[in-house]
Amino acid sequence: MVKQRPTIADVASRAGVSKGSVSFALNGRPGLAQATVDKILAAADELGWRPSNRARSLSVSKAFALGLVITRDPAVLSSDPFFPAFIAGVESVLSTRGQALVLQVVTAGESEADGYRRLAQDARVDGVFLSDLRHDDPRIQLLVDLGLPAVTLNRPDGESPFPAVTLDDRPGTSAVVQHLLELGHTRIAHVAGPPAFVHATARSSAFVATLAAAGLKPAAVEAGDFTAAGGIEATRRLLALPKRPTAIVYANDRMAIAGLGAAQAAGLTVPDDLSIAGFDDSELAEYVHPGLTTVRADPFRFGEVAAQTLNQLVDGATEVPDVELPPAQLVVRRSTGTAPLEET
Amino acid sequence: MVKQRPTIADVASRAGVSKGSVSFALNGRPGLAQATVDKILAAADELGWRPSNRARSLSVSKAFALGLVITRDPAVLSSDPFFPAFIAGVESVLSTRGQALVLQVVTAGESEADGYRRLAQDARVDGVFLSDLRHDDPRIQLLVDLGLPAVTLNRPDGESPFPAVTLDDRPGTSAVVQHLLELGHTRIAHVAGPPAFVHATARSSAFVATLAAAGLKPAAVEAGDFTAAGGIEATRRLLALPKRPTAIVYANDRMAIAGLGAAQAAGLTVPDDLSIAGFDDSELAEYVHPGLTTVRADPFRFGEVAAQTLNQLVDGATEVPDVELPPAQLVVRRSTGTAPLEET
DNA sequence: AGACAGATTTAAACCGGTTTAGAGGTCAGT
DNA sequence: ACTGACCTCTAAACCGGTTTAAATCTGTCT
Repeated sequence: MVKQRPTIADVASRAGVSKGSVSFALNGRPGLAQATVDKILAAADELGWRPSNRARSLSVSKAFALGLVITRDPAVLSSDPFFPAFIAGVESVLSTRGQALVLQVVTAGESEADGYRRLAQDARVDGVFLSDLRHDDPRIQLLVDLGLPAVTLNRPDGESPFPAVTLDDRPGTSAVVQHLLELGHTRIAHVAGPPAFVHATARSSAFVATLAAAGLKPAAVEAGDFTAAGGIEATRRLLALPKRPTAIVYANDRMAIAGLGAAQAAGLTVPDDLSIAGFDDSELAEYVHPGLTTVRADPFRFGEVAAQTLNQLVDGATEVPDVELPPAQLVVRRSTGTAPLEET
Repeated sequence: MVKQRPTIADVASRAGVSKGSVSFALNGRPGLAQATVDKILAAADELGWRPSNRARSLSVSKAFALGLVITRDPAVLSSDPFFPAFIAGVESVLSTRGQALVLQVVTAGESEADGYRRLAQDARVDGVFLSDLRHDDPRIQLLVDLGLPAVTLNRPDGESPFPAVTLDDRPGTSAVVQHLLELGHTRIAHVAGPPAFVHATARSSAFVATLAAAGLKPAAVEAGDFTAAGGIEATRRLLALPKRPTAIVYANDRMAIAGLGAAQAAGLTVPDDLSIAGFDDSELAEYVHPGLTTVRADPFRFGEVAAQTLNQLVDGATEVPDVELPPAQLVVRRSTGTAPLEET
């Protein structure tokens, strides 16, 4: 006994008007007498009518959904604190507009481009979020070719026809370095993210620049990969240096927490022997021992703004301005302390 | 210059047949001459024709999508290692069938039921995954009322018309306890998840039962909430007991890692003074110091199987059997060690 | 040659909305 | 009373597929 949902035809016959009039009334189009509109709305209400997404999708050629492609590969997804909060922010906008969020997870075997192609070919979505932006990101051209509107998270370095929602990673990174300088550190190392990522190089160049402004050079810059395993390895290499750094700035919390473990496993005390800072302020950052000094952005807000921006585009706006979010804030905890005395 | 995708009518005229024949050929229906089928398929191929999801959705009344509702509230989402991998597993099945995964994130203001209602009313999906199953879960009746097929992750305790995909949490928990018993521990405490959740009570009852089988009683059972903050609090309470436990078994890794931090902050050495074990084997478990002894399940596989099972239902199967996944395996690392000598 | 069964194929309705062209009605101006 | 302008509303086409009823084409049998 499936309960049939009322269609627009049911509403029409109940209100004693034509289908077309009902459609006009429900969409608030002008050209109908107010009395008729009221009558139709009342009828729709009594019947509990809800528009059929499927029918609307077909006739107006819109999906009423936005898409997000995520690569699963290097467990990137698996404990990234960014996406869940970002997605929640996106949803907070979509749910008020009756839109849905379609997720495409690209598995190991295929290229990320396939994810976008699938979304485009199946016409599942009206636009997509372009996350984890890379330098000379080929996905931009791909999306242009596919005719799929997009919003980039961060600003691409090449030409891009899409609006960008950006959060400047540099002030946060600078604040961390500044904080360490004030604690007296001079041998500060960095564990960066993969240089292919825009946000990774933004962080590492801010790291270098801030040190340079203080007349210092990095003790070392190791390329990490944002994963805990990579963080461990990079940390081991840094700790094996002839002149061990007294502080390490990581490009994200996962690497930092793993690095913290590696340092402790090597017999070092944090922060007495080594100061450690992360980036993201993920949930565990506050609760590991010692609490991790890090930088806090607002991924939920990022999601909200990205969704709003993408929707402007989807709604047909021609010139959608970029949006700059407030930069991430330094959160000082116990993992950073005054520089140890030189042993020399 | 938007490139128009070819429609079934284009294919029909190119092949010199009617729309209906094309539809038959493309769906492999019998009743067409083989030569005609070949001709049509060739024409479709040359035109690069792809079916329109929207049109198909409307005419066959299916969404070709499955739904997942997630509550964002207690940061549950934010660093849960289960969902990302689970979702990846689901996607690995959906992508081969041209289905999409629609995510509904329920934000703080509304009830979880609203998420399912939205999916049902908008007819966005053909079925949903019911995760984080609770005792006497009201969502089961809701989904029955909404007429939305579902698969439950874990077996509900009441009557349920839906197939269940289960992963028995008890062997893993028992293995942890057994491991601690073999190390000589006798005062073992447990930090449980919220008792409303089926998997939380499964773990805590297995904990109690395994101890009982060895003639022991729990040193204490604290109710946690699966979050790091909750893990910290529960740990502090346990450490303040007159007879401090020598080992703590946590219902998930997040609480365990937070508890590890709390123990270290309290000046204890793990595992010399206190053994700690988690559940999930999340990415960081391996890399904190000391590495966390925990229990590893396979959420990716869980996702695959759940998607397959739900699809059987969606495809119209009447009797879909439950599926039992292989239980989680103990992973021994450094956070568990021999019980400290009694000080008395 | 005509009848008939069986195999192919087509035309048209249908899914539930949106949109356009035009029909019908009202009213003021002449 | 006639005309044109304006307002309100309807009929029908359309989006791109699926599906059903019926038409057409074979070939066989009498």
